[in-house]
Amino acid sequence: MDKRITIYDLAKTLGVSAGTVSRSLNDHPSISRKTKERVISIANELGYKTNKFAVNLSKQKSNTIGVIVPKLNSIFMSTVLAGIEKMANEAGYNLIISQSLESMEKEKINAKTLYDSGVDALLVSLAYDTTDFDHFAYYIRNKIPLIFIDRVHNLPNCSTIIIDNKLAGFEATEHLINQGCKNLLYISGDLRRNVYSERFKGFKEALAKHGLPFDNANYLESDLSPNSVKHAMAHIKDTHVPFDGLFVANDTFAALCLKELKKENIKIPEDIKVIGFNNDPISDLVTPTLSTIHYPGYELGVLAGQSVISHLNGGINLQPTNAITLRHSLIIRESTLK
Amino acid sequence: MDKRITIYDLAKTLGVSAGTVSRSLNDHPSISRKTKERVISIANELGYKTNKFAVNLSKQKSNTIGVIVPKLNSIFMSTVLAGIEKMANEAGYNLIISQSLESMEKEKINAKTLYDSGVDALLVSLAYDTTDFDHFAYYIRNKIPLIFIDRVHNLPNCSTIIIDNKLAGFEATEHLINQGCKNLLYISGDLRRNVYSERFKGFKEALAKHGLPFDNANYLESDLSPNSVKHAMAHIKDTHVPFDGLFVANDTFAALCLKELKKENIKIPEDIKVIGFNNDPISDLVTPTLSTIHYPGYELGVLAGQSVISHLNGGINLQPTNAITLRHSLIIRESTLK
DNA sequence: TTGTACGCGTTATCAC
DNA sequence: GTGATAACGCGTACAA
Repeated sequence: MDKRITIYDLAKTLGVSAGTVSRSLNDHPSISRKTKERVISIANELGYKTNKFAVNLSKQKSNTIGVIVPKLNSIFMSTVLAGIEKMANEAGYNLIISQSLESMEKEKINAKTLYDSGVDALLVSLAYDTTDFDHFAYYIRNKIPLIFIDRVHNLPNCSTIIIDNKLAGFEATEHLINQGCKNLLYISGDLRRNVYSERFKGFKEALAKHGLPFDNANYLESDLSPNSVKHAMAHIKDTHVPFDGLFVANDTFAALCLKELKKENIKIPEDIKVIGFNNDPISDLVTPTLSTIHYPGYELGVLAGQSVISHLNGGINLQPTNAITLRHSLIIRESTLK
Repeated sequence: MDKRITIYDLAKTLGVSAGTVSRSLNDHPSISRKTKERVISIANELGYKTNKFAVNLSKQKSNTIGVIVPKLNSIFMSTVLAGIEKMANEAGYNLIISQSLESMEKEKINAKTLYDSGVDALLVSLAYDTTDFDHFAYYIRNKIPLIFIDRVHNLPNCSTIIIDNKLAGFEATEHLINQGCKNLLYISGDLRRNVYSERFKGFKEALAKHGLPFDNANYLESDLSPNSVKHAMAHIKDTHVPFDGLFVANDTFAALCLKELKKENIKIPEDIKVIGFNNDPISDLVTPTLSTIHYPGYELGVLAGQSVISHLNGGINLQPTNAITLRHSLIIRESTLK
């Protein structure tokens, strides 16, 4: 390993003090242009590299942003991350990414680890089963920016970045109704998560608006994993009044359902119309193509990145940007044709 | 912000020296059990948190592993990352993830940034157009473990973790031939990347073995982005001898081709049989379901994680594990039925 | 078994 | 403009 060059080495070879070197390197106004040039030139010559560890210790800042997501291996989440990374990278921040694997326990551990490792800010999309939020208390108490994205929770002084899930759910449902559906099923994720509960509210509102009845059979909670498809199928076949419309909380699960329904010789959209959520690439590749709600994941990530960086570089607009809502849109494809 | 508790605070309240506190906290053998217990108890009481910045500076280690991937928003890559994260997290390492966006320039910048921020090791999957490797020289020179995954390059003292792409390409091709195909097209990514060039070798070997001719028309290079599908279609339609078999370098692009082919009223598998690569979830959801090569992304990530950690915790088996090859498998679905 | 004292590399606060 | 000198908080030889 090459011996590492420090500002002291530079100072010695230049015959100045370490302080002068440090200030020169940081372009401090109180240093003459001439000295700066000498320092920088010799620094390059000797291959000086600033030691981040020392800077971090001195400033008590790490220049890193922590991120906790439920799962890395989801196309939606990784798209969000791509947006965050782009912004963070451009602003000179590193991203420390960890996954809760949909478990509150792991989320707690991750939150603590990231806190301990000194992240300057934290972005979180909540796990499936998170019910208490004490693990974020450190952050709030120590004024470390904490921003929730997609799967959010309202905590004092924390921003949230989302879409209007209730409205989106309403629009998806109303679209099914407009296409002639009368007995709808909403296949949901865990209602403790805003994204699913809000969509559910929209679902019920649309039914109410159009005078359609709602009872428990019209709602099915699922973990939306591939293994749960058969459970959903059982529910669909068990009903006395056949469903003619399905609103599924994400495209991946909707695509799985599509496949099973076809296997059962149920025609889509003739027998049952189906709409998903997210506008994952898959929604346009299955047969029939899947109607869905476009959820701008990349833009969400970009905004989250921008937001956290603006908090960091100035501490401004912490209050005004308390909640950012992105625009979604209904995408109509074959699976809900009349 | 709460005033931060340091080992000096603990030392003062306990009436011992800071050194003793430090050693107690680190379970140093030379400290009496009694003292340790006292220290730990008061540490918890006062809410002591070790300052990672100081530890890092002192040890010149960051406890982080850097990762550079071409793109975050790919289901394959994010699956690999999920595996890496799992292992790193269990071993107490943080992951700093950045994306090259398929650009060597960005890859260089990322490599430097991660080096400067003091990662203890680096995992890399190469960008599309990376042709020189000087940006990894720091790592090698300073003996920072450097491991290539999936899209690899042979550098001295660097491990690689891959599958046998040549054999996989051979098997995919031979499968098409066994199903009766006589005029095959390999739709490839950039041949500078091992994964695509190796598969190409396998493709040609299979043709040779079965006495099928190969000329340039049997090969098409593409960037495998959605926009390039029409280009691929043009190539397919432009041929004088119609293709009856397609080997596509990844499932996503294969699925896009499938869709376009169907749009052109070309029957799959009757007119053209298609096989993809990776076994992305999508391959089992399109119609017809897509034959493919199973590429164990998650296991790849897990192995990469384990490998890097074993390098870090011991520096052992750096030589023996110079190249790890994972097992792949052929998955036969509807798109290549006879 | 414990204390002392210095190193880690940089930034910041005084002086001059 | 520049130079000392003290943080920053922890680990660790060396001493005791």
